[in-house]
Amino acid sequence: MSTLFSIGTLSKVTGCKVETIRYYEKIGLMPEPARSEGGQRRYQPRHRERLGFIRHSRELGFTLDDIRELLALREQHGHADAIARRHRQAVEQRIRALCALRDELDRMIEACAHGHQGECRVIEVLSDHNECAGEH
Amino acid sequence: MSTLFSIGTLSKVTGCKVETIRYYEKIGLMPEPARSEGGQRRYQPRHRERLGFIRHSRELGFTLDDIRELLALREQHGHADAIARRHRQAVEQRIRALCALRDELDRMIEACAHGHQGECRVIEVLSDHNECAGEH
DNA sequence: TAAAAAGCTATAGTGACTACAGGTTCAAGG
DNA sequence: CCTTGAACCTGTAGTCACTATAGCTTTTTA
Repeated sequence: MSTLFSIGTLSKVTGCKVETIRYYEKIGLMPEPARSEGGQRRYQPRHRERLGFIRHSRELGFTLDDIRELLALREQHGHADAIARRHRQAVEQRIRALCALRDELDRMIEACAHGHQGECRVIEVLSDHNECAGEH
Repeated sequence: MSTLFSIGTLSKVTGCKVETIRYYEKIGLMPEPARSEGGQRRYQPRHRERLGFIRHSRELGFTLDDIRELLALREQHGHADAIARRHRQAVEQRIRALCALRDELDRMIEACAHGHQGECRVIEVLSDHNECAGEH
């Protein structure tokens, strides 16, 4: 027996900070584990698994609310592709916005480089919204 | 005289919410404007300009701390391209991360679509980090 | 002049943690 | 067995950039 491990060990094996694990417990994302006689948390492999799932989902950019849903679906062997698709949509949009932003920053930096006698036009561009090409 | 305008008007012309304007004042990003006899804020064109600058910078993804720096540079006619370059770098990185994420979501969704008899593999993929191609 | 709209302050909430203070428990070395 | 230091505990406050609410007062409009 005794496959039990401490919060520090769980932290190491999952790469999730100790404080974050306690936070997940507080908000009900992780179940309350058993405690040692002295009151310290003692985890089982199932906790490791669940936290791995949460962490991986977070890496993929799902919100904690999404993850709550995903965890519920997991328990009921439900279909999660709707959530994944919705999330994919959001990610795509964010990429497009960031690309537009990058292009505008490039234009700013370019304008600076070609300013005569080392003048920097970044400030000017920021001051005048009309100088932007973007759709924001 | 009296080019003075209320916070609501400033909000309309800049597209920045009233609460946000008051917030910017509280954190020292916007100067305290004059007040009417009854104590309401009365703004001048220079406030409009400054808030426009802040708003445009925010749209480009600069943090409020960046903007504080940019505003200081503007006052001293300094060169802001270093900040812009640094920010561009960060944006580029974020784009790359999101593209990797999008690709992985695609793989997940694909795996779901081709699961036999409508099985959804999204949950499985989320459960098992080894199934990921990404470098995260 | 009265009612509606806009403004005021102060405080709390958001998401997803992170950091701290001040104490307790555990594991390893002597 | 005992001591020491690392790890753990709870509870609270801070982060970023706002947003929302409550309960007022002032200004504008009909």
